[in-house]
Parts: sequence; C-alpha cells; structure tokens
Amino acid sequence: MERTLINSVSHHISKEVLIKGRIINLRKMGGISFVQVQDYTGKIQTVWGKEIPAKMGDAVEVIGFVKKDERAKGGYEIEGNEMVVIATNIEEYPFDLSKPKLNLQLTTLLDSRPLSVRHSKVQAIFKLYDILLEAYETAMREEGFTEIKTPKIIGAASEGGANVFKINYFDKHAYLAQSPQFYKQIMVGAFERVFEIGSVFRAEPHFTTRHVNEYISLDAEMGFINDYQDVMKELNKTLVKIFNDLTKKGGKYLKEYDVEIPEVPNKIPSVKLSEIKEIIKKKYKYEISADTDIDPEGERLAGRYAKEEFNSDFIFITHYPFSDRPFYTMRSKENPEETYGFDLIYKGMEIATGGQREHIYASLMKNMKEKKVSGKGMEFYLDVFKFAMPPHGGWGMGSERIIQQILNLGSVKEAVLFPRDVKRLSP
RNA sequence: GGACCCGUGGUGUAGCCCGGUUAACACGUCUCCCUGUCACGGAGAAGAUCGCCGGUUCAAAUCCGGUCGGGUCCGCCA
Repeated sequence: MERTLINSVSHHISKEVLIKGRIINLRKMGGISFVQVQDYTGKIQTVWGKEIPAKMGDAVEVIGFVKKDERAKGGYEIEGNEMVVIATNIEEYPFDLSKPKLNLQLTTLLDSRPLSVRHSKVQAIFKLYDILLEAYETAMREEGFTEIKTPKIIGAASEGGANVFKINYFDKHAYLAQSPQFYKQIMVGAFERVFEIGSVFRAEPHFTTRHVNEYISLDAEMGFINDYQDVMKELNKTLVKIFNDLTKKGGKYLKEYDVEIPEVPNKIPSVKLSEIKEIIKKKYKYEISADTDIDPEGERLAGRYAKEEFNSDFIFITHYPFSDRPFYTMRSKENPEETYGFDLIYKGMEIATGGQREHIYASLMKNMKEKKVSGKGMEFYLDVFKFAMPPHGGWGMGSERIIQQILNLGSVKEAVLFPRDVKRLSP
C-alpha cells in the first residue's frame, strides 16, 4: 500500500490509507484512544477502539479509514485499523513533546537539540528560517545577482582584527573567514552583482543573547552604484520581498509564536548617526558619548523612535565615523571623518551592516596607511583595484538575528540549530 | 577583558535572607479507572545523599570559605 502524506489525507475521505510518522500525542480514554501522528507534511489524529501497541514518540505505520469529524482538530481523522511500530524509544524522553510549550532552559534545549527539534514549536523556527533562506535567494536572483560561494579557510584576516580563529593548515597557519568581504568585492569586477549565503566565524568571547561564534551571513555586493543610497534601496527592496514571503508562506509558524509581521516600508527611514544621537538625547534623555558608536540601549531607543515617529520596525543609521569602520569603507566627500557606511536596526537590534566601498586604489592605500593595516597576505584583493573597479557597495546581514527578532526569541541561539559559543562546541 | 547572577528528582520551579522532625509544587514516568480527548479527568506509586570539597553549629539545601559548571549585561559585532 502506498503511503499517503498527512496533508493530503483529506482527499481520501471514506477510503483506507497508510500513513507513516511519529506519535506526538497519545490519549488513552479507556475504551477509546486518540493518537496524534506527525509526518513532514502535518499532523493528524487517529482514533482507536482497541489496545495500542505503541507509546509516545514511537515511529509508526497506521492503516485506517479517513473520515470527516469536526471534533478533531483540522476537521479530519483516521479510524485506525492497524498500527505497526517501526521504531521505538528505548529510553524515556527527557521532556514532554506533547505539550504546546516545551518550557526548557536554553541550556537544556540546546544540550538535547537532537530531540528538542522534534517539538513543533521548535520546528516552526527552522521552517521559518527555511522560508527566509529561499526568499533571500529568490529576491536576489530576481534583482540580477549571481550566487557565489567563497572560501571559509583563508590565508589572511579580511578585516585585520584579532577576532579570527586560527587553524592549522598542513605546514602553515590559516584562518576561518570572518566575512566574505574581499571575495564578494572582487566578484563585483566580474559579475557586477553577487550574493552569498554562508557561514562566518567570529572569535570574539561575547556572552550575550544576540551573538554566536558561527553564523550564517546574508551578503550582497553590487557595482556601478551612484552612492551608498543605491545600496540601501536595494536592501530595502530585498527586505520587502523577504518579509512578504515570510508572511505569505510562514503563517502557521508565526502563529505558533503569536506574532504578526508588519509591512516593511517601501522607504525605510534613515538618519545620520550624529543626528540619532541628538534625537535619543532629546526624546529619551539617554546620552551616548560623541566619539563612540551607538550602544545597545541606543539601538533599542533608535528602534523605538522609528516605531513612534515613522511606524517602522526598521531604521537605517548612516554616516558612521571612519574610525569605527574598516579601511575599505568609502569616506564621505563632505566630511572625511565620516563614511558612507550604514547599519540597519530592526526592532531595536542591529541586523545588517553595509555601505559604499572605496574603489580607487590610491585612496584605498591612503586609508590603510591611516588605519595601520599592513595589507600583507591580501594583495590578491588590493591589486584588483588597479584594474578599473566600478563604484560599488553591499551589505552583510545576520540571518538568525532576523528570525530572533521576528519571533521575539530570548536568544539568537534558539534560531541556530547547533550553535557555537564560547562554551559550546557540542552538539 | 569588566560587572553581576545562578547550580534542588527526567523537566520547570519554590524553599535559602530569618539553620530545626518524612525537601514542597507543577509537568513527565509507572499501575489502575474512564468512548470524544487534544494543557483531558480521577485514584495511587516510584523517583533528589539540594554541583563538589571543607568550615561554623547540638543541627546545614539554608550561614561562611574554596572549587567546578553554567548564565546575563557591558565592551565588540551581524
């Protein structure tokens, strides 16, 4: 007998079907029992008037008659005739999968990830993430971007910092890429518009709910731009598409977390860093010192300002000082202490960084000198600027942070299947 | 790197400040009852040397010291 997938059971009313899946709820009521079975397409209730050979969590095959019944969730159920246990638990589950909420400590949730991902509320996170990845890819392709994959084992740190993992590489040392920056810029010279969905590694010992040491960055880089605003417009357009898709295809997953996604504005408000500091000081009586970047509390307040003033969950902050940005950032023509670099704040948290890059070889050299970047090991990158690189820019966006913010997750680690942090290398 | 916080049955918590008979509650597990449950309901049972070591005390989950493990915020970032 052919297997029927649970989401198409309704097409087989009054017929006998075979379903396969996992028992995710089991209610014995005496003479009648209800067994909820889940496969990769959905859940359905099966009803039994006899003894059931399986227990909670078992993988089973069920043969039974499909009938419409308003008493069952979803309106359909299967009157079970035969149940075969395909695989059984030889140990007790460490927590109860049948409850709508798992109610676990983050540590427990992650330690038992192989089992906690079996809970539908946990699955919702990763189903939504799946939609996000597809949406980003589709949106970028529609805009003429070519998907690239760049090396994650590299010979020199792309941003000079000390925050790279050093690894052994045969008889040499190598580093794990903390960004595809150099490679995506190089590829602008070939394909003009490129994007990458890939892992980045950061060796920073942070202990927060918004950091992990390995995450998936949604990168893009585009050429022949007029200015940094072209980049922001493109990112804006991409976000509109992504969030539309998440709303359209992710409804049932969003519902698990009781959230709705408001529309992304067609023009996300944009404020200069120096201005937002003034606004936050005046409006919320919170002062950020003039010579530093905006701090997390400042970001939260910037998010609040965007909501109150523009009814937007998003806000761009532009013109970061050159001292805070990497050497390849294009400096402002009006004020060389400022750059054409921006951050994107979503619901009070930074989710993307981008900007226009310096494409003139001589200026790049000058900037490196000022920042005391040696350039050793990155000649392959620097030299490409001797060969007519067009004005260009791009962004890097934290994919897991988007999901964290959409679902209001307590930690970004909930949005990473097997997160890596200072303490966690397993599972 | 700086500051703060937490370790109690399988899970989530209470008790700790103000030391005192069988360490409490909820969920799960096991046994029994239940023909419309889906946070089912009812009756009963098992399950914890309170992270570890030492000290104070007649008496320590509780107070003190050490140690190990973990977390949060800040810095930095996505």
